[in-house]
Amino acid sequence: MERELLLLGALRQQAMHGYQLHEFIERALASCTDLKKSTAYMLLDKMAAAGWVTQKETRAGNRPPRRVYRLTPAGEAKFQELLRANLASHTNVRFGGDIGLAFLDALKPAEALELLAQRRAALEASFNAANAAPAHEGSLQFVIEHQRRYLALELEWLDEVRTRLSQKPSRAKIR
Amino acid sequence: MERELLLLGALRQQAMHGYQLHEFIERALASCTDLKKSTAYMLLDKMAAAGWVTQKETRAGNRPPRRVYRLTPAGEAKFQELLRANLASHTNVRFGGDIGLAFLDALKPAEALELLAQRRAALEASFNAANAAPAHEGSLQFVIEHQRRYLALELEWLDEVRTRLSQKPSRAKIR
DNA sequence: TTTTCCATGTAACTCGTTACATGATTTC
DNA sequence: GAAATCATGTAACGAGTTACATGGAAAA
Repeated sequence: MERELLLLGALRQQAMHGYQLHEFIERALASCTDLKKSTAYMLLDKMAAAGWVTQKETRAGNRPPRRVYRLTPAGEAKFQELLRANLASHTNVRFGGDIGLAFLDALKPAEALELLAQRRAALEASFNAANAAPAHEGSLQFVIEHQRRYLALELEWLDEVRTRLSQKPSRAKIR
Repeated sequence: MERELLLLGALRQQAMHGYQLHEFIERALASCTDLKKSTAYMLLDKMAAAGWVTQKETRAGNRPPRRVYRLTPAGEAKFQELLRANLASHTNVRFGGDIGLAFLDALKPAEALELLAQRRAALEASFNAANAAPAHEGSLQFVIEHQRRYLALELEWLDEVRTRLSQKPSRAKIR
């Protein structure tokens, strides 16, 4: 229901059509979710069927018509419910990148260090992007700041792993 | 391919049957992935079909027969390939919990604080569990330490959010 | 003796992705 | 005139989950 919360929350601030909504989410909330266009359209349809939003077709000139979605009272109620559930709970994040770390001793330290240097470059790019992001209004800002903190930690951690690897290359098991 | 890497890496250290494998992953690597039993069996079948592992049926007494999986040279090669790819890249994590944060100003600060207190309790439980985990051998230890660092940061961050909320309740928008 | 653990699977289903299709409009 | 952007969708597919089914062994 996370995606639904996201869509409802966005629509709550302003009625939008699917394309617009998708863009907004991609820009401001990419760190929370990864919502494809078709998925957004599909969810909006479902939410309309559930009575959480209403569709209103508008057309500007000869362009393809836009379906503008607006929250209903039922949608607002659902939003409140989902928001409370989300805030009250903590869902553990899965670190897929740790799978590699778990088997780090399968490689010679030198090679592991080289690969981790590549990972660091990618991580640093994300970090820089997060720090370059413009300020957002209201509590949206929390999302950005959280991301910054998190990425800073990841950099720190990665550097520590690399240090440990390079300091004790003699101990490392080579299989 | 993360799950495949995980299974190959585990089997590489020791040939195991599905049940055993699933248990091992649940214990040592729960923070990396969330692998259901049926999914594990399914993946093992596929990996056997791909020639990465061999199955060998063994039975102890009258118990249900065990299918012990063992890495083939092709499986080892695949493992090396997947490991390198994993280590060299950084995949961004999605913070589903941030969706709630993004819409925090939809609630009165008092209520938001109460909900976040619940979230903190859940988070703290995870944190304590991570700190209580026994040490693992080799680079598996990295996984645990990373998890500890991460959860410590999350606690810190959550407390800061709560502090900010309680310090400036007058500014908060109530809709 | 009832429950839990060991050990494996199958079948239905859901969720979401991918790839494709359309067509006007703006930008290069 | 070509390419990118705006704007929406559909249909096929796939990965993974859920629920179910089996049955012996150990533990309570």
